[in-house]
Amino acid sequence: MTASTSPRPVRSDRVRNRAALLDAARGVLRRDPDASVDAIAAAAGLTRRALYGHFPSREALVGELVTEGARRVAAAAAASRDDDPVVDIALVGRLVWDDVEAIRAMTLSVVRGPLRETLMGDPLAPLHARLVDDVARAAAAGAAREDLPAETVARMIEGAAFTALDESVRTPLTREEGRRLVILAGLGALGLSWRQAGAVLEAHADRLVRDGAR
Amino acid sequence: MTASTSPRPVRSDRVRNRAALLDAARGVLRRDPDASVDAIAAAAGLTRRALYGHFPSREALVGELVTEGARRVAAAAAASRDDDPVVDIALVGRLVWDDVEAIRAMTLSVVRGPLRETLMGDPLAPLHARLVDDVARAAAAGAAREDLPAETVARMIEGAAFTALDESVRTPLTREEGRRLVILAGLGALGLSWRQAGAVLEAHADRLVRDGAR
DNA sequence: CCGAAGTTGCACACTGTTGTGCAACTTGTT
DNA sequence: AACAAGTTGCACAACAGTGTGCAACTTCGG
Repeated sequence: MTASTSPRPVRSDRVRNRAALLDAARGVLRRDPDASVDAIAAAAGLTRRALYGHFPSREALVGELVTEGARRVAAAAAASRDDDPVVDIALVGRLVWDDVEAIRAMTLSVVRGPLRETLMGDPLAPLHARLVDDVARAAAAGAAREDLPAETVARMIEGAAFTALDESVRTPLTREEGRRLVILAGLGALGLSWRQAGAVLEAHADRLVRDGAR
Repeated sequence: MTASTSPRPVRSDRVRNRAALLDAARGVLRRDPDASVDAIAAAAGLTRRALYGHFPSREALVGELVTEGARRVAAAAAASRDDDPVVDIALVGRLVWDDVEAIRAMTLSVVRGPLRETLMGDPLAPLHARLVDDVARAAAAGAAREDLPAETVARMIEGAAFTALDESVRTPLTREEGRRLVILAGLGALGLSWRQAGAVLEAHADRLVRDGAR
């Protein structure tokens, strides 16, 4: 049964336009999380009406964005690890940066709203847990701050990362600069001095800021 | 001419209710910057219709909140200074914390929207400038990070402060705890290690975290 | 080139919100 | 008690956004 090759398989338009819509949504929602469907469709070079040919509702579109982004981040997170908790935190910083737009879009538009549980609940929770664990281990090893609970420190690191992402919207940064900023900000929140953070960065520059390393 | 004592001076209701509305707006808008006028009025124990007896429009209400908050912060900022840039940054952190709700409400609801210039333009710009100056001086003195431009560092500090404010919404903190968190986060972004930051905090605990010092 | 998939442009109903008008009521002040 | 200020509850218009229906058009693919 060659059911896969139906009379009309899939039109190339559809795929391209759908991708364009998701791209446009990422870009538009990053600046205005409450942007209208119309604005998104226009940014994709389509009509509002056409958008509804791809997604049944605004919520479905955003949901797609969110779960897709979460999947990418989760996959990347699972792929790269390090035994040294400090390096591991830096590593998380890098992979977060590499999915800036996905993350940004999802946090801003989903933080409040019915989709929140969908996102923060499943796909990102393990990442947060990993961060908390890293912080606790680093503190136990004397490599991180001990003056605040690990939970709080983890959230400060996450906040620092978001601030770095915001900064990237303001002043355009290269991929390397962005990665550096996110990592330095995170390690600063962890309690390292800027020289210590810089040392970590240089010591693992190949994995933390250079491209190509799969 | 005793024009001040007109036949009907001012009714005590009016003043109290107006204050209640502003308070309610602060509280409600902190959680949902897009909260409706109805929600605000209800939180104040009044009707939507009554609110319009105090403020001509939603924008006027928010504007009042914003300018009032900005004035308070600006006044507090002008009142407390320190020659040591590091201590000065910590000082800014403290005063920001003490006006959490005002700041929070204004940033969230005004960051995007027509009032943005009103706020970020005038009253808060000097605070940002002061921060940038502090960062530059601290870096020149070898007391702060030199790996990032002062502008960027200043924004990272501001971001760290906001993250700390967010954390306070999640887990209730006492006034002192909140002040400590904001200051530690800011100094971390500045490039200090957590022990250095803690040392600064302890050395100036009287002005940075204790109450009562006018 | 022909047919179907996809898009456009319009119209429409529905919802939530803002802001106003007005009569009836309650509350503060003298 | 009496008057006015303030509030309520309702009705209303205006606006922006979402989601749908449908006919005409354009584009893709065999």
